[in-house]
Amino acid sequence: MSAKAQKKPANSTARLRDFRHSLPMELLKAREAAMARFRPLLRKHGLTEQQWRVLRALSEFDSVDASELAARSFLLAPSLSRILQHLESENLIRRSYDEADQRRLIVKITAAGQRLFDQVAPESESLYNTIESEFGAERLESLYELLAEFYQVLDQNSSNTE
Amino acid sequence: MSAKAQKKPANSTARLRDFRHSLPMELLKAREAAMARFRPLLRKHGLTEQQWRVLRALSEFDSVDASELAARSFLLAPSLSRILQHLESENLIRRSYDEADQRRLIVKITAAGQRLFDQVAPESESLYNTIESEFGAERLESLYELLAEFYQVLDQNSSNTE
DNA sequence: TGAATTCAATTAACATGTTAAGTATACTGC
DNA sequence: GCAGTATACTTAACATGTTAATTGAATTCA
Repeated sequence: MSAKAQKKPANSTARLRDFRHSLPMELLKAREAAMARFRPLLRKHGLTEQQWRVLRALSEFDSVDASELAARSFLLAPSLSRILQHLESENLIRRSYDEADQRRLIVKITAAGQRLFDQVAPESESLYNTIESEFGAERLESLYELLAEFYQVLDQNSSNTE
Repeated sequence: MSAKAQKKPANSTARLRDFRHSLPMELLKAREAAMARFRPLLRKHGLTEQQWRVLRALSEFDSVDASELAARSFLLAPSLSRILQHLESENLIRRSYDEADQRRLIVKITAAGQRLFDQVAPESESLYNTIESEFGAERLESLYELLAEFYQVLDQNSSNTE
């Protein structure tokens, strides 16, 4: 008999709800299933998921400051700081400081960055459409709604927790 | 006028669907909203989210091999490898090799690890119940179902992609 | 049985996540 | 106008995510 997992007797420990119902992990699994579809494409173009989020946010604007960019790409400041340095070293973006407020970092996408974006975007869109047709547009829409409601509810009630 | 984000004219670039509909990011945001509730508790006990996932998986079993543990805690092998070294250095788990197959790593939770788990679990459960009551049990159940369906659909169709 | 292959886990290298500390600029009130 | 504070970003330190390479053990099969 081989060394497979051996279940404990149920009374030996305080039990949690079924491990299936770990919400953060279920969200993680769903996210990973989706990312597994996109990662090969991004990788092919030498981009990480986060770098792509930044380019995508930048492609919509002529000029954004770092705080705004962090919010839009849902990255923490330290991560964004490193990513921007990297992207600038590859000439995909340009950094400068706001004349009126030298604390603020202004970020712009370069022509090369825009070209890369224009190249990746349609392929990304295509993968997205595949997912949508596999899972079903209605169910996907329901999922979006539930997710949005979920983090709105949780964010709202967490400001006054401390 | 200050340097806020300046929207580009819409025809200057290939447009993606609205950035709101970036599925991986929406999943990430929901997950982050949930984790923000649990992280302070785990941190108070000196645990990361991933370390907690491992302890939680181990608390259900007398003995698991590393591959099984990786699947249950949804961690990649390299991450798990580092985490197990860390947890063993803190005497929360014990590692050994399977006699019948020396390649396999057998992992067991220690008494101290079990005590820590028993201490954190009820508090974690309590936070979970708070989330459930804020968001609503039915909506939460719907979310679980959609998430499960989502990654099942995507995982199934991705095996035969290459 | 022994070379080739497969398998399980680790190590390596680089990128990001997370929290805390640091740095420089801007603001505030006196 | 200057001390104190707040703001925006960066650095630092450590843990994990991700892919590739490596190591050692088991298996296959000629």
